[in-house]
Amino acid sequence: MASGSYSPDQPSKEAFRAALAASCSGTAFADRLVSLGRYQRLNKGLALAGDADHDRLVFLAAGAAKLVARSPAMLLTGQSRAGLVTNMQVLAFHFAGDMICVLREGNADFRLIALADCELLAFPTERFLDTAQTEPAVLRWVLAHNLQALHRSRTRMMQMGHKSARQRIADFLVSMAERLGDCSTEACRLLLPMSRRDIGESLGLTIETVSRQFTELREAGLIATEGRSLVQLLDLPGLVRVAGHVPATRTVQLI
Amino acid sequence: MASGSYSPDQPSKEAFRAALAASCSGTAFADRLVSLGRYQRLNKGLALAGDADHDRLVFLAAGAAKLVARSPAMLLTGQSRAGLVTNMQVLAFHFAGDMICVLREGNADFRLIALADCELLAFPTERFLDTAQTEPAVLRWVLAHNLQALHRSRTRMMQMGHKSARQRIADFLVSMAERLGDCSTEACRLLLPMSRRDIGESLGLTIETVSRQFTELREAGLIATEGRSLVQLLDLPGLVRVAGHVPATRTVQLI
DNA sequence: CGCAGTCTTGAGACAGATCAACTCACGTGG
DNA sequence: CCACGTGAGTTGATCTGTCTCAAGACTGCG
Repeated sequence: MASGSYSPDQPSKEAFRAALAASCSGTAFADRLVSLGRYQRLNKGLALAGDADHDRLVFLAAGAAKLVARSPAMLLTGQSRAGLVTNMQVLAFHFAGDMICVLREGNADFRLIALADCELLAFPTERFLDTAQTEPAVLRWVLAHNLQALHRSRTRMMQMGHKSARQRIADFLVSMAERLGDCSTEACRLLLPMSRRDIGESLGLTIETVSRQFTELREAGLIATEGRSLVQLLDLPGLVRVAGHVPATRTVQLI
Repeated sequence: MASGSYSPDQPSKEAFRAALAASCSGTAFADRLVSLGRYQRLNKGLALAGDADHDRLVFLAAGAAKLVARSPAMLLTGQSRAGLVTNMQVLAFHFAGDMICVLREGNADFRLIALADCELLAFPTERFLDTAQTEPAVLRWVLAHNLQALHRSRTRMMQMGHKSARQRIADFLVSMAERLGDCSTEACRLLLPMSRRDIGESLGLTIETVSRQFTELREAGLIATEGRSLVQLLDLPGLVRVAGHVPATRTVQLI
């Protein structure tokens, strides 16, 4: 903090200011908010240390992460070999620029786990909001992010409700393409930071089923895969069609 | 609005002020917010008219409602006998005092449908927030409601991910008991405003499966039913145990 | 190069969906 | 007030998609 020493957290704080500035002005104010946050690097595979007492807002400046939860029932077993035994539920994937709400460890405990090396700023929700009071645009910014998260969560719920494994995977790929946004209309390449297991746990499927669906989509010519994490979406409209298409029911033709 | 004419919307506006007052002071300000809202009665079974252009915040003053979505794929078929054909997804149930976020009709269209006769105040989100800017406590109140909704949505997602039909129904009953709150620790009576179909659509189960699970819970002595909508929870701890219990997997004993 | 962990593929089992009667609750009108 | 009919709910038989279990193949790291 003193004189000319190198400060690795600067780029992250800059990213935060930039994201904030997009929706509200006042750079001096942004500095005050930034000072509330704690900069943190989070290497691939590691979890953000939990907090039993306070909700936290986490700004993901760089990298990719998953928000997971494990239900209390599993906790009984998890003492020793937690990693292998517990079946987690992935609640959401997050990427650079996201503002994430990590609730305090209550009934279920939520954790943010890095899928790739991350840089983030963690704020205690209460204090952040207290400070933001004076600049309502910031509150709206947080609210907007929350609405977004709610919307995604609900869309996901719709999937889990009525959709088949095939549809879920197709929909997952389409929505990842939208969020990572490195493709326009033509064949686009996705570098998925999450494992098959993560995908399965986010969609309520087993790893085997995920794998089978990838294979079948490949055989149908809708996607191509290369290595573990590279997926090419060869036919985006086709995937959209598969994703939305009603299963095998004869719901379809009734005039 | 003029002199002494009876104004049926008064009690609802009163309820709104009360809810607002719980988290922030300033009654004069509450009046200004109230004036933005449109009072509306919504009879059982009817849907709140959709809005293609604006998100809306809806304060449910009295009654019970479900927030549903139907995926765009179904819309193709729904022209004529929409009610019977489309399989909807119930995203959430809401009760008196809830502040609900109804997103504009975009890809999927969301609708708020009354389960019982409702009284509500509908606000255009943008204008509501614009006005609320000056009173940040209100923004926080909305944010808090949103966080609550997000949390519930995610908890629900966890269910849909890994839980069996039995667990989902038990969990549903427990959470309804919590929200309707008309029981302490002993046997409590729930008057469910929603049909078996609604329950099924919210949990991702068919109506038949819901029915079977109710029967089995009854035979297990955990609940008692009377008529269509009255359910007695005879053994709340038992239901909690069933709801959280890991299925048949041998995830359990590994020291 | 070899090892560990991820991913793929196959065979069998089971929970829940689907289809098809049937029964019952509840509001209506005689 | 009770018979009646309609839609909600229940129950049973069967079918199917996904999970489970069990090998095997491939990636990517040390």
